[in-house]
Amino acid sequence: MEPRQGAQAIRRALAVLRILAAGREDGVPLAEVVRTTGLTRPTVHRIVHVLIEEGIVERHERTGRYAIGNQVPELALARPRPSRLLVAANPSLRRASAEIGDTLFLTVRTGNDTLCVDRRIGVYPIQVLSIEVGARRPLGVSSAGVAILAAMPAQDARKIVAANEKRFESYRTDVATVMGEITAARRLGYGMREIGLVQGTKSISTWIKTPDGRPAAAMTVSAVRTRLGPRREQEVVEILLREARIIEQAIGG
Amino acid sequence: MEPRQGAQAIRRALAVLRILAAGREDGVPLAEVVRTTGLTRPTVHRIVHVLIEEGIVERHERTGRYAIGNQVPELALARPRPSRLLVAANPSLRRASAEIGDTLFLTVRTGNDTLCVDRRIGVYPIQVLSIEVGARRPLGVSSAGVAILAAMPAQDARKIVAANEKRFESYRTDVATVMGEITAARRLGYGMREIGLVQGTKSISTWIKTPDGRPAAAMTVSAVRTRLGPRREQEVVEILLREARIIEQAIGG
DNA sequence: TGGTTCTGTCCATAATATGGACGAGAACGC
DNA sequence: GCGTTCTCGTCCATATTATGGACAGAACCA
Repeated sequence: MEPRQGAQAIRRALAVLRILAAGREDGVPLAEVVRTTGLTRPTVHRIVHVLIEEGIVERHERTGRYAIGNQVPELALARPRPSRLLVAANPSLRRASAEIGDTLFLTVRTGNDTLCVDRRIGVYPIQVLSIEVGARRPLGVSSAGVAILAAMPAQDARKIVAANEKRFESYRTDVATVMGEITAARRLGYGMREIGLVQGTKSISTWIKTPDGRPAAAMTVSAVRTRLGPRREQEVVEILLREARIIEQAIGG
Repeated sequence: MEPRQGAQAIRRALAVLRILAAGREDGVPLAEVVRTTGLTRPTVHRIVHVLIEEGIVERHERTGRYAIGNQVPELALARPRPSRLLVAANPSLRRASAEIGDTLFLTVRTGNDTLCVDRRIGVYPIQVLSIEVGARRPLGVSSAGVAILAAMPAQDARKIVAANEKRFESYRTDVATVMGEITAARRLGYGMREIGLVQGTKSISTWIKTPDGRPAAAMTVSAVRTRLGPRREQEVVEILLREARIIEQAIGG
């Protein structure tokens, strides 16, 4: 089904857009888009500037970086506002946040990326707030990404990891490391990162599957490492697994 | 500046997307996309199906219609949430809504369309709720569109109206009628439609300009016609004009 | 100065997107 | 049943379109 052809340019433009999306408000310099997409510079340059003319991309005056433009949220308004998943996960996130007290994230898979779609701040005075709603990362560099990859067929996971290879460098990881973490997550039943993306933090993620068995999202707890010793890790995992199953029920029915 | 070339396919794909956006959740049949874009059917078909593979477009199982897909709001998350305009307009909308009591809309221009970005329901028991946030129409068919067109240089307005010609049919209007309404709005200082898009309703719109003098948005009151006689029309217009100037100050500074 | 980065542009070329033509399926009338 | 009129989907020869190697400028650093 996949290889429908006759639209190379459109696919490339979308690839560029997804990279720009990862740069959020600040955007991304042209050279980085070139590096991560593997396209040539003239091609990326042309695509980006056409998208600017169309209002889909903006360029920051000061920095020269390219970012997702105004018209993307405008197009997004065509869809009904809160997604099924967000609605279904809402009570679970509230409950788990109250019980655990550390920051909770809800992350979905979109293509080869993870995308944070919800965040709940807990009551404990030290909170890990590095990830914001809208944050986008290559699948594999966060515990949420590892969890999602672990929940899909090994072959699919390997393909995605391979596709993200170029982008791993900037997160100081590589294909072998990520594949190891995925295997570990499969054995444990959840994703874990002793060294979070921020120094001194630790993250635990459970996956959430759609009725057809494919991972749709991950629920993550991030905290300073000292707060997540082996004992507490088990407690947190139990809560996350319980709520993940509840969310699966909610999106299934 | 405009005619940067080497990306026909990308521009076409975006044109298709904008038509699909006008279809909101329900989407649009292929034939209508063909008609309104002026592209050939094979081309539209190919574009739409590539966009489906990429997750940018979805197809409704039952109806076969095409609609904006999941990934568009996901890309939109890359931008900071509430726009400057929405923030700036918020107090004005609240004030005007309280004073007037009928439904208020905030509408922006996006390309050749109007897009409803905010709506406030008033206290009066009969409210005109035909337009929802996200609703998208060709510039010219609503009072908001007429107001925005009236506030821009005549030449630009004419170009946009001409570009929308094909789409006017489904709204039972035409280029000549719209141009007439624009002239009337210029004279009055605000946009007005005795016959709203819904039978028996009437709408009044004032334009909101950016510091550089170009219209950025319109503020609209819609009500059943009997509630907007000449006397009350003047009252409403005064409030709308006052708040429009306040919003202009807020986005200017 | 030369050595890095970065961004932008040209244009001959090949690969890509195009659209006319054909076909299938569904809904309607008779 | 059979024609008519819609819709959507696919093929493939064609030329239009997107491509990317090569060149160039700008900014920064040593």
